[in-house]
Amino acid sequence: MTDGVAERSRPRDRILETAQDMFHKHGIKGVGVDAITEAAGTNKMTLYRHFESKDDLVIECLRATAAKASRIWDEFEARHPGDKLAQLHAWVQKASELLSADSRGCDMANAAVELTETDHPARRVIKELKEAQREKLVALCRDAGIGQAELLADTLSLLLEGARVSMQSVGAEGPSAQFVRMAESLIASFRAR
Amino acid sequence: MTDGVAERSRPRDRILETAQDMFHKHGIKGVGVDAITEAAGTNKMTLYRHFESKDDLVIECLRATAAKASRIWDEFEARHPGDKLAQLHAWVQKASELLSADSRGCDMANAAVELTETDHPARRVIKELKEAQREKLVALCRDAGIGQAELLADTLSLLLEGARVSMQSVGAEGPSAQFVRMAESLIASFRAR
DNA sequence: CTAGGGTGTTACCGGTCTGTAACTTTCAGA
DNA sequence: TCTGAAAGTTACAGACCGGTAACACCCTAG
Repeated sequence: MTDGVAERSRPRDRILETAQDMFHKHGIKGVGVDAITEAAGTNKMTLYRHFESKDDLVIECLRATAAKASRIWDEFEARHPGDKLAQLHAWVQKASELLSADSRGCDMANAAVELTETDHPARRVIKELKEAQREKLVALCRDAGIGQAELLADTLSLLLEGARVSMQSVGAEGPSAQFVRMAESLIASFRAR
Repeated sequence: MTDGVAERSRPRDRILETAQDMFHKHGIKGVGVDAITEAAGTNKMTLYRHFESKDDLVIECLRATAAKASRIWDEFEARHPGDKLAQLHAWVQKASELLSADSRGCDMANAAVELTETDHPARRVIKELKEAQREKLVALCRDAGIGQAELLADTLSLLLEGARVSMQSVGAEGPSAQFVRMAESLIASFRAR
């Protein structure tokens, strides 16, 4: 009920959406499949008809999350067509907005923290998706005309990742509050080189 | 057996040390009290005679971890007495060494990710300890003669936190590989202001 | 109207989890 | 040597977990 997302769509979609939301809020090990199916307005058997296992469901959720993030990047291109530097600033702005709106951080990073078994099937998916996101940010920095594009992209990545996890430890008033300021002055200093 | 740390000391100490190690490696929800006591060469009843609950044990482990970190800071002062700038560089160096030696990141941050209940007793302890660490780093930056000490300290914090979580998602060859370079050029640019 | 696939329901399996009760063993200090 | 506290042992309670079996239902495509 608390997490109910029971609009009338097909069970598989409802399960996927509900699971994403609940994994995000309560963690992967903090949510059982029974709770997911109940919140999705269906039942366990239907879940297991559409997903091989809970691990499989987790992986599909991560892919869905990454797809959502990808759509945000499309927005940048749509809003500032061809202007890569403006898109980079939009990335900073959007990251900051998401930080303010939600304090549970990045699903992929959180999953990596929770799923400690080195051979867990989700781990290679996490790595894949994170590497793809890194490539995107590096490309954006390079196309924005920045010399040391990889270094800037990696620094921005660490800052954002750090801000998201810091929020979960000390809250929004901690170091993460200065994210935009840090990111912008970083971009400025890279552009000046 | 795998995690056995069964030197002959008092059971409480063995439990605490073993639990720290196992929580760190496998996560909090990934380890049961039975496994801890077995690895510590004792039994469940003894654990519950020394700790009120698993949550209580978790809190004691976090405090022990913070105490260990505190001892590292004492090393900085011992090795570079009075020279705060040298201590700041030592901090960067040490952080990098710990990143290379261990890929499971910060126990407190990991615990914050795992323990999602907002009223979990460990959460206020995590916040306390993290805030104390922040104070220390701010003071170090200030005493090293840096103008915007808070901003530098917070930026370094986010970079390190990000590096630790990034290692868990994409491994040591990802963005975290550039941590020292990022931190040092950051310090240099703050000193130049 | 009918066949059949998608869905819902109920019950269950074997395992794991935190936490406790009751009892026995060990061992150091008086 | 005796005593008393700390530690070990065994068994268990009660809950929850992921996953499956068997069966009833509904609803749409032909």
